[in-house]
Amino acid sequence: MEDYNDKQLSIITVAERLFAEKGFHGTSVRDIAQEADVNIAMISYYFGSKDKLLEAVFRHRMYASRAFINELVQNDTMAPLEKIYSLIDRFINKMLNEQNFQCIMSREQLNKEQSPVRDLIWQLKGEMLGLMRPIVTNAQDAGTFTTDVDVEMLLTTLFGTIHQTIPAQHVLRTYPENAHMNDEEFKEYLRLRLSTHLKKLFKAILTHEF
Amino acid sequence: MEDYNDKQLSIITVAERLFAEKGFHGTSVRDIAQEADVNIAMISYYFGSKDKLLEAVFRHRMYASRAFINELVQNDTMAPLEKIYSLIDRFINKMLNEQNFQCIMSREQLNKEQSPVRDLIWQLKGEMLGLMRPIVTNAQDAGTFTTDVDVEMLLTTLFGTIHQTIPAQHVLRTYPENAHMNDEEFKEYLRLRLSTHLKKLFKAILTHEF
DNA sequence: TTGTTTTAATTAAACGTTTGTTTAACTTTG
DNA sequence: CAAAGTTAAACAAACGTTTAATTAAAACAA
Repeated sequence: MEDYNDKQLSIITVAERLFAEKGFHGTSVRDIAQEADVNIAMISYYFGSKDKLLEAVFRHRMYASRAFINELVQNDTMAPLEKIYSLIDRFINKMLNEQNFQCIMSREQLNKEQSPVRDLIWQLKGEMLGLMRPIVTNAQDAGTFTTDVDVEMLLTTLFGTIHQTIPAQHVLRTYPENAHMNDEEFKEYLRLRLSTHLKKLFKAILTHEF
Repeated sequence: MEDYNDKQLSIITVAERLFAEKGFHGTSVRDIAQEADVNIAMISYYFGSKDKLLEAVFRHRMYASRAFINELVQNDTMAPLEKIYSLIDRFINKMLNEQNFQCIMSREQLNKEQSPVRDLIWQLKGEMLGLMRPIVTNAQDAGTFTTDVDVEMLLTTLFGTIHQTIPAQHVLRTYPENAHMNDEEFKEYLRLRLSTHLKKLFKAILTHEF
């Protein structure tokens, strides 16, 4: 698994970008072939079909997501809130670094009919929850965090806020006060704003006594 | 404006559902015509094109959204936090009652190329922000709310959390602990869970001293 | 009311493209 | 020489849209 040659990787990369920009059905295999500079037939030859190509795009990023989960620091000297902060920053970085993939996820999770891709999405979300829940519950048992918090909804808030911010970028970019920034500065500005907001939010609800 | 006959309304309603379920490009005009029980040509006849039909679906719901904004209670005897609570509940109700439209919004806001529909979305979001900001800033001036809160991001969190919850329903529904509920009970359970979570979240960040 | 004319609604069929996929011939590689 | 890679061309199916013919409704004059 995961041993793609240059041409295959080029197809996957271009497909990811186009699927993100115009949606799966809004992108034709001819679009992909042209931008990846390969013959149309190569897509079927390497991936079997357009649907299988989408699956390949997914599984490609999924490996990175699995790695992300596994390399979680098990540093027990860290305070619970610091762990949460670290988790938030890692989520933000990951999502801002793979915006195209996150766009596809946002789209595909809306499909009502079951599909391999849809199953993969919710499987991944379940794994992310398994990452966050023990941190919270351990801190709750230790009396550091408040007990009446819905961890599943908290993760939904984390994902939702970041996923909403991704498409909002193009609007924020047009604000006159952001006009002076170049792409790198703007990305950093966005990262900081998201990070600050989410950390405040999580600190408030996790440590605020009602 | 907004004076559609039964057949036109039927087309709009069916189109809204199918666009939400399978996406704009994933839905053919033949699908829509068949489910709405009209001839294919009637879609072009009434709306001009498939794109214009999507616009019609949008403008149709947009009127309701504008009405939603305007009928905001200007009750000044309400405490700021109560106003926020009321706003949250109204957002949740609105979004759960027009899930198909919210699905389409989630999808269409991801499109990178500018379009009339995309413009309408961000225009609407701006208006929602104009609804929430004065409540917060007034309470900040009065010393009731903390001052270091990013209102724009807070609205992003509100939208994002609800928008993430909509597709999550199908997964939640399969949980064994939710199997006993009928559709109405489940919808109420969802509404309550969202409401409780978001109110706690907003109260914590708006009143918690750092 | 009547018959007539104009407008709107509705239809099946056809339009020209574009779609995803396959074929069969060809080139490169090992 | 065999296997893998690559290509232009062709494939049938589906796409959004239009056409031309027909029916229904509305408007109007007698």
